[in-house]
Amino acid sequence: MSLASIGVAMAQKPNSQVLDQTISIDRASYEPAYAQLAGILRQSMATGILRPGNQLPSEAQLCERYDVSPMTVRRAINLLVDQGFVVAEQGRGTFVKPVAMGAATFQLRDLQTLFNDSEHTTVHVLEARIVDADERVARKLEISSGERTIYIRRLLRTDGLPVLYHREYLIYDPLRPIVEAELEVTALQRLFNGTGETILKHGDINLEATILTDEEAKILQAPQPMAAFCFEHLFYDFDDKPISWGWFIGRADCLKFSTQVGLLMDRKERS
Amino acid sequence: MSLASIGVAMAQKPNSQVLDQTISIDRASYEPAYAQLAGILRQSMATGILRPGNQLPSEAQLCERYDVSPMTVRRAINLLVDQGFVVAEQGRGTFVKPVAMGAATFQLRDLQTLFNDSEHTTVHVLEARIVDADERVARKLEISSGERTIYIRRLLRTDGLPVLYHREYLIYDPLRPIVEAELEVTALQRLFNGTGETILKHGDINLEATILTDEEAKILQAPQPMAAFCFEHLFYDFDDKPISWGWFIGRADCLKFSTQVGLLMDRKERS
DNA sequence: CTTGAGAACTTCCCTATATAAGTGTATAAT
DNA sequence: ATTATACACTTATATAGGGAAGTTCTCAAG
Repeated sequence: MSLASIGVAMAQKPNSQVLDQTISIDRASYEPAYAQLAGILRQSMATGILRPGNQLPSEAQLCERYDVSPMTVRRAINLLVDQGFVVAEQGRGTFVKPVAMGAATFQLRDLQTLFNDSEHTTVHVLEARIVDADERVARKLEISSGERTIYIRRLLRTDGLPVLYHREYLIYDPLRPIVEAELEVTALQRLFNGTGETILKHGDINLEATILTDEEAKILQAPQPMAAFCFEHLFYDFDDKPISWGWFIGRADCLKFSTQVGLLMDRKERS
Repeated sequence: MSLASIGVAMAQKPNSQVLDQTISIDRASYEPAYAQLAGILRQSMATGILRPGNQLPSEAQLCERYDVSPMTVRRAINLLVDQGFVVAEQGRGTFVKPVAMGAATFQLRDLQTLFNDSEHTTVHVLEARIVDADERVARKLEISSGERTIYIRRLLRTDGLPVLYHREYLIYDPLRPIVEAELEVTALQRLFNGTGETILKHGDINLEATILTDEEAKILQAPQPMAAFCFEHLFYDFDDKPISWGWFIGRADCLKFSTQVGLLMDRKERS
């Protein structure tokens, strides 16, 4: 404990090595100055010149060293703060964050590629009919038990192989008759990448791990027993009324989520 | 198609309702002007005054309406861009993004709470010994087959109930003898929330769904068959050499990941 | 009537500078 | 010895203005 704190105290002193580097800002480059500076600082962290717990050179020091205005330094540091690499404390300094496994985030975007290349992906509607809501569905969609809902079952295939099984209950709206075309690819595509007109305001999504039921295994052509990912989703419109509740189910051996923590050097600059 | 594009075209005209509101920036407030402005714009989106596809008022308009400088408006909009609510296109305008399910991110942070309240959480080391690396381990840790590694098996309990089973292979470093205390709670705590001194630079994490093996089910006191989440992790030091490879396995009925897409009104302002 | 080039305009983007506010330390008074 | 104060140093916020990129309109040539 005491040893560790001494180590940190030593490391907290501003490291001037970053300033002694010969590289500087290329004013002719298309890459803005603040982005270049952020890159230099990230490079310093990646190479170990700046380590977790270390204090970055002060804004004034960076201004003088790289001959840019304080506002430019400010943006560069804000960028790193937003990206979660450093923390800035007013009156104290800016420090490099340690990597934490808890900071890992898994993006559903990985699945999105599946929907986008319509070359290999096809959507087949297995079933689409109007059903009366049972108590479970009614509670989720905040309607009365027995009211009409649209029940849809879809199967997504890539190169003919089934990958995702989708079941969904939709609010039945007499003013908005179901267009047959809506049931095909487009609806799911729009749901995922948000293209086109949308009436969704927000949604809740749960990720669970399950074992395929007999029906699911049969539809997904999977041997049993087979582990699976299940994405439960509940979407709301602009009046905060639920309009859709359903699940995506996919075989675990076809789906995998990867992520990285710490420093990625090919980060897109934006702020 | 043509109908939809007409609808979008109409909606794309700058919506002046945002400007006609009576509310304005409170200069006496502790909340900075840019954050207030960002809040006002988000509120407009949440209430439906600004809808997906709509164009925000131009920066100049916002300047005049709320009597702030261009740079302040700039920061507010940058904030919304970073948070993924709007997209800015140079020369065209800034537009409200539609909600996309693909934008959903699941945070491992939810697990972190488990490690933090040491009141109810205990870590028990089931096994810790030095083993020779087999080919699979050697390839992952980028060492020669047969080299020494530290193999650790841990069990995490909350309120006495087993929730996570952890297996890990560590590079054996003669210079860094294994302290018994390191094997207990602290090591995992630091791994997750990044407190204290760390030698980790970055790591890759995979999330998979599996079915518990006999051994795992027995240790986690789970009935069979039981679905489970599996987090495979591979960590690197500052020389980009692997130092640790392992898995966390947890019962699916004890773990669930939730997230939201679209507008959350209690967002922390920062930039 | 159609088409293409160019100017004018609107839009977001970037930098420079000044001022405020918080933190820690050294110093002086009690 | 303890407390209060002044100062140096940090990040945070705001203002002003110039520049770059895209869109739209105009107008002349084919």
